[in-house]
Amino acid sequence: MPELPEVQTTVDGLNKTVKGLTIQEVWTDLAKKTVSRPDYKDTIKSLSFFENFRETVRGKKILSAERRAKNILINLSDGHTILIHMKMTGHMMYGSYTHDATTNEWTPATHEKNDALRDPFNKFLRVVFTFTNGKQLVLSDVRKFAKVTLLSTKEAHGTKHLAGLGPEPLHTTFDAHAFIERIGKKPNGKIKSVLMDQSVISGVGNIYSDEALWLASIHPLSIVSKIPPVEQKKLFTAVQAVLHKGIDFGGDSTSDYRQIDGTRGKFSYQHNAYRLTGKKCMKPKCSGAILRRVVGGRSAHFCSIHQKLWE
DNA sequence: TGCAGTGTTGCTTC
DNA sequence: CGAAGCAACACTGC
Repeated sequence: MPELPEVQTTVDGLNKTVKGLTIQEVWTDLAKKTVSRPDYKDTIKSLSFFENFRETVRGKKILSAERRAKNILINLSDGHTILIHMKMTGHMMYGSYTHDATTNEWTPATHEKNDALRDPFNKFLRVVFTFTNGKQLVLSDVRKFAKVTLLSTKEAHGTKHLAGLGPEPLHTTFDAHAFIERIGKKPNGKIKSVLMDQSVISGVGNIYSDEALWLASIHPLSIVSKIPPVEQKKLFTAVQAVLHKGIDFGGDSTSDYRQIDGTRGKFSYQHNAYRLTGKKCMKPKCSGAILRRVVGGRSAHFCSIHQKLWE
């Protein structure tokens, strides 16, 4: 489940691999003649959109990749930007792949030396960009939730895809004061849900919200306005700490997420709460155990003892 | 075997 | 207006 650290790791990987390369061709198995949902009309799930997308990006050079919230932005030489949101199970990889015309499927090329690309989770390739150097950038996505669309670079941040997103929690100008002001916009909200609300702060999802609340010793069901300012400040520090740690460990591969070379991110081994239901709390001297509860339709994992409920 | 669980977003409903 | 529920989708595990 790519959150800020996973998307950042992918973007860093793109800038090390495909930056400067020229797109020769694009393939997808997502495009359909008719799209089931209105919000798919301006994505490559629409066949007419994909045909236009393909014509536009062929022959264009990749200038750079950047991240906004959980979105990947790939800037092209003609003033267009490819926007990719990996949603739940999406991940991008770069390597040598071959296309089987009979099955219409892509697999790692026989001369590809990187075994990580053959990880079972790295199947289900939905979009494949082939570069003029003969190599591929692929989007793997079992559940086909990922969004791929095309924007004008100049207008990208003003489009519905990016406008309305909250500030970047790791931006240099984002401090504790700004954090408290942002979450204060949802005074009656449950803190876990508010942390994950992309219009409040961008980039935090289920894993990092659980980890940040564990670190800050705050119960996920705490009501924002009831959390004392000093505790909110601690939470801000915790949010930044877990996001930085996630990036340092190359993201979280508990599920399908993989780095650009197909290898697993190592943050999965650093959890103190997420998916540790029934385990003893790892906080020094704490005698609690990790519980699981559904909060706002999502599973929250937290310590039964040291995470204080403010209500 | 059937169904709950997995998590992000956006649309619908209240 | 905001909050909550559900659909999009495919696979795993009990």
